[in-house]
Amino acid sequence: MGNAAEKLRRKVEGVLREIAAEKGISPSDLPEAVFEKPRRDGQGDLSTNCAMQMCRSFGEKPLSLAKMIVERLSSDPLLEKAETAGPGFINFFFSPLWMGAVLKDVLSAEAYGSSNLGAGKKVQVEFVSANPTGPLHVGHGRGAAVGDIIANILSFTGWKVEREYYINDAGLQMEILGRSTRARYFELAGRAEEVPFPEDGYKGDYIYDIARKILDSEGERFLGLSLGESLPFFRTFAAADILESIKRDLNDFGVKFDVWFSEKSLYERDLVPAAMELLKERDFAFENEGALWFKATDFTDEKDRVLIRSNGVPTYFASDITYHKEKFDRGFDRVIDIWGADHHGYVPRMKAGVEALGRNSEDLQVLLIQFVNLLRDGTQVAMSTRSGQFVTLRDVMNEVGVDATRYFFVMRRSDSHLDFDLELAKAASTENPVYYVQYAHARICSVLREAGSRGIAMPAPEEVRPEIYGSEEERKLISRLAAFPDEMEKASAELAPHMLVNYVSDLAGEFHSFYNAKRVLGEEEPVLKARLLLVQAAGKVLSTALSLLGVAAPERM
RNA sequence: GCGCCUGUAGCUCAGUUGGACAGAGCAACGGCCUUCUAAGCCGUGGGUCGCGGGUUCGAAUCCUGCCGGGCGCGCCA
Repeated sequence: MGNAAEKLRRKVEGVLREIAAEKGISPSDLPEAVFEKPRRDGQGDLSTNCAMQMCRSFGEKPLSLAKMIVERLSSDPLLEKAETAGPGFINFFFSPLWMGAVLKDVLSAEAYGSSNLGAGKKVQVEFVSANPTGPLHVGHGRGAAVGDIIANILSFTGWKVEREYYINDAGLQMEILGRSTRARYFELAGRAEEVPFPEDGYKGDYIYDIARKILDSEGERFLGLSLGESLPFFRTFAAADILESIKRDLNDFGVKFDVWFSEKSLYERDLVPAAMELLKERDFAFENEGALWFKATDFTDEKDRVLIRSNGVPTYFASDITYHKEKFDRGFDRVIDIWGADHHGYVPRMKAGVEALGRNSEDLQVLLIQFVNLLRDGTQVAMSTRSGQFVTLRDVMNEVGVDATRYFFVMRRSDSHLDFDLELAKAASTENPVYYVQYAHARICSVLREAGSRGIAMPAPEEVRPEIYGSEEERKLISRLAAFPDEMEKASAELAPHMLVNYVSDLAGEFHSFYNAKRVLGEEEPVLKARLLLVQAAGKVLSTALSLLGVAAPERM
């Protein structure tokens, strides 16, 4: 598939090799050059710093090397012109021929912008993985959006992706959940004094809802049973009920998982002892004071860590090591965990664990999502699952809509804090940045629809007459379309969904500018056809990019 | 105390494998609809890139010391 930027890069590299050969320099010694969209207008469609990067190796001054390169490219038909600028940049201006090639690529490609960066290798993205002890809140929502979109981008760039949710359904918090539910059950039955609410229990109203369901379906039969007899039921019922609601929330948020992996299943399948055994064999685990320890100090940790407590109960860390062993046993080439930033201290330990299992620690990548700072009218909203005080993902979805919520969550780099003011998000709902992009798509559809109703046939891609695109607006729009494959590869390599947002918003901006400056319908034949093709190409890329974001591309607004 | 993230325009943030006079959106102000959707476009104003040193031909970007904000350092999960 043609990629205009890539074509140019290869040509420039060819010229550099030519010059290098003439000077007797080995091309493998050359530093890597950057090709990017220039920041300012008048600096062309693409620019490179390669002359500055390589001048030392060539024994030339930056500008004179740049001039040598430009001279050798000057007759290239894909270039309108190439010029040197500033300290030694080379700015390239697309020729009409090139613009035509870009449009043909966009219009005829099966999936323009996709690539084979991942070469079909298997990658697992594990995200959200919230404990089934309460509804998803906004912080989980950010993780869900980031994880889902990263998975989309990876798959678009040639990885074989699997999405996984890890359910922490073993351990102490399930116990507390069961006790909390049982206490509310007694309370609703009018016998609160018999079972006081646990001090560290989950106080949210949703526990009442679950208790009421149990009362409705099971009656009062648990009132006469002891804690030991009834707790397993409350625990299991509550966890299953909450997990169902989590699944519903995620589904409505447009996030679908391939695998829901239960922590409990690690124990049911008795996988923990085997993993511990492997660590012992590899000499990364030892026993001391009745407990099993992980030799974290062999890595970067300052302390060894407990795997199996002296009372025989495995720690969370033991579960996690087992879980990651299991992941790699399933044949993934690469595993990406998306965690809340509050777990950052745990990352080196987890990587150490992976290494101790005999994997390269780079096979596990942990992406930390910084907190969503939730504000209402400018003041911070305190959130904690235990206290029952939080704004749920469901609330936000209902208030501002799925599209805007997803878009908002990935607008910023994942590792920077995100301010989310509910009042602002609601108030801005008609001026939300997502509408800007969707509006561009609706306008495109409108032009094409109107063309149809006026009986204008859609031209074939082969009918592109690139010499028509003389205006600045058309040139800039085409050059954005040309950049799509490259931008997606960057977003994929850096696991940075916000780059996709920046791209799509830029593209929409270029389209709006074009739309306001140039008419399509009503123009005479060659111009009409050329602009219709351009509009169609823009619409195609816009809808591809929006679908990667999981945001609707409406035909009307 | 140690570690991770962070500090860029009034607000929210891009830009951080060093590069061209530091960018966008919102907010403010002024223009643009007899013609394809004005949820749009065009223009104006607005910045000691937290502060001080250092490296470099060149630093928002790298090093270092301070200052501010967030988070983490359990035989918790």
